[in-house]
Amino acid sequence: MTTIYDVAQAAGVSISTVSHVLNGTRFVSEATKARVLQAVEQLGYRPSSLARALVRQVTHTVGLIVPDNVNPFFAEVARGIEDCGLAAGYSVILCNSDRSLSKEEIYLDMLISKRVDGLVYMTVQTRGEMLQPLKDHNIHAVVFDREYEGFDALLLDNLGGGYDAARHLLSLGHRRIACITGPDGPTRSQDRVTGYQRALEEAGIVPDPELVVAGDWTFESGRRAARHLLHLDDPPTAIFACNDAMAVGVLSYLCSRGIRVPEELSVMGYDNIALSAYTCPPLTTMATPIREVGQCLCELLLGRIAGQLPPEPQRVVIRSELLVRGSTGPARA
Amino acid sequence: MTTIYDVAQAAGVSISTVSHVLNGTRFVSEATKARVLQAVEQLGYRPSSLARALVRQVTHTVGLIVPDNVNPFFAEVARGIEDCGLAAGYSVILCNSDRSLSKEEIYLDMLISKRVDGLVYMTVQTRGEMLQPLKDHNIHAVVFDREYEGFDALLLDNLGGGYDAARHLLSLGHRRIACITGPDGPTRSQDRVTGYQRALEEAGIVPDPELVVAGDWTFESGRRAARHLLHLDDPPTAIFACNDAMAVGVLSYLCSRGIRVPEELSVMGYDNIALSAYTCPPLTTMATPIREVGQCLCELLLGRIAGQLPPEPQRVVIRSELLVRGSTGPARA
DNA sequence: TTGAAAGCGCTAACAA
DNA sequence: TTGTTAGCGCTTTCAA
Repeated sequence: MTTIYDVAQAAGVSISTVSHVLNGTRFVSEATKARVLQAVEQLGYRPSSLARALVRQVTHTVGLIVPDNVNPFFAEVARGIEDCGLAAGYSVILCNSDRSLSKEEIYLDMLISKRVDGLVYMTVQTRGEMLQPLKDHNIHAVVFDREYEGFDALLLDNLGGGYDAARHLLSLGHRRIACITGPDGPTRSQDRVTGYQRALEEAGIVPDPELVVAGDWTFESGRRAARHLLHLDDPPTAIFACNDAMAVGVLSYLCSRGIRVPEELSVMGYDNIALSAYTCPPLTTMATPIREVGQCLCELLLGRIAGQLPPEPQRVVIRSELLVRGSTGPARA
Repeated sequence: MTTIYDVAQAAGVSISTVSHVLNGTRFVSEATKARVLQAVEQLGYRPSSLARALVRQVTHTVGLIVPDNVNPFFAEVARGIEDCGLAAGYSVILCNSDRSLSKEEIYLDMLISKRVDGLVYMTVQTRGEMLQPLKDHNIHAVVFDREYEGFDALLLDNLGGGYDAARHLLSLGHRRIACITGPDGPTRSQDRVTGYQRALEEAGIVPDPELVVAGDWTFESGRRAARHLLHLDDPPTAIFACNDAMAVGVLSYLCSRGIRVPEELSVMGYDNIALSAYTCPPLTTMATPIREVGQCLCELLLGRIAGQLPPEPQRVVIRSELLVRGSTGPARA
């Protein structure tokens, strides 16, 4: 392991000179600069970010806590964050919480110990106090789809999205519209359900609680929910899944039963993950600009870290818009 | 930011005592231990991994370079690695190379600077020399699906997999079997094509080069390839896509043209990503234990880091096995 | 135009 | 049973 001392010695200068040529932080004559650079090259020297971070108190590293990076939505967001981070010279530490409180705590501890400069927090934690230690170590955090006092947040317009989704189905003549939600709990995405209900009510339909069933965002849960819904005495003519993955599960179940979409049943999702353009039929969905969500999250965080943001916590809202593809159609007469 | 000094002061002991109670590295009387712990608690002290890493020369951090974490295959592998790493107290830095040489170099530099203890390298780089700097900084690396002199490797049995895939199609009576490959280049996954060709030849079929078309592992490329293949004068009766994502693209194209699977055309993929159980119809595929791939990669790396592996580079081979679902069927008479 | 030296927050001899 | 101190590899003031 070659250190700055080795380089200094090889170049016949002091370590401070080496440091300064490497960082361009004060004038160094061309001649010595050249010698230093050559020594660096020849020795294959790479400055230790560790040592640097210790003195500068910045690591150029951020943490990313997601429920599960396999979930296509989070995969795409993670990608957006990673890209944006790379461009700014940040690396990102990936953390999968599985929505488990204890895992979140472990990761939080780990990230604090590692002295990350900031953290994108995309998971479902009730108690905002859990983030307090971050403050104590002045680690900035931006929170996704949820609001914590004192933290920047990127919010989705779930209410509007759920509303628009239901309106679309309503406009096709559907009256019995089912909704597959996320797991119970204080998820803001429950707002999608609220939006859906509001649209129904406005259309003079009293929402049937039987038609609202909980999934857990996975393919499999969508599939199960579909099976359940279609065995109801009075089954729905349309299903709105609160994310695309569950909608794919619905499609999969319908396919296995030979039920034609959208002729016999309309299906729609939410998010517009890449996959949803390739299902059979292609999925009508509430399109969220997912990569931009990631980018925006990252920009918020980096802006905060750089001290370029106003002191008060920021609130950015991102809307989703209806994208009609082949999986929804007129209700059968 | 509270440091070990603050804790020592608050507890009325020296910093070495604090260090030792925190690390359990030498005997400390119950009384002082209690006082230290209390001070730690009260001050919300978290040791700096940075400082610790600087002296101990280990960061408990590993790098992961993948082409794209959105690709479901790599998403699942990443998950496997992350889980395994967490269990051992390691964090993982996520890097997306997009198979770009320059990005790989940037990441490699970054990871070396950050002094990761090791690195899982899952991307397509011709020149093994690029990994030389790792050696110089004695950073261990395990390489996926490729062999570099002096590095541990986890290999897939692509040859056998391609062979078995084609055999399956052959056994269903197909004679014109197309193959959608990855991008050109020295990918080991070209072996899947070789295996496929070998099976055809053994069945007395001379492989038609027109039937082998290159994709880039994405949904879209599968779709495009399918379109191309079906416009051939003598189109195939079966398509073997070298990964599931492309097979999904194929399915999507067929769906849009109203071509029934498997009645009119058989389709199979490779990998068995989670999604492939939920396509319409469910995808026949060469099932790879993807999570285990991730776990194995991680175990190899951590084993190497811990010095528990024999000095010579390890070679672990993982096989995929045929999983017949609904997307393949008898060739039409 | 450059060097010396203090210090970032820890660990781990070495002493007591 | 505990404390003192020398680093780990850097940045950055202060001096020259």
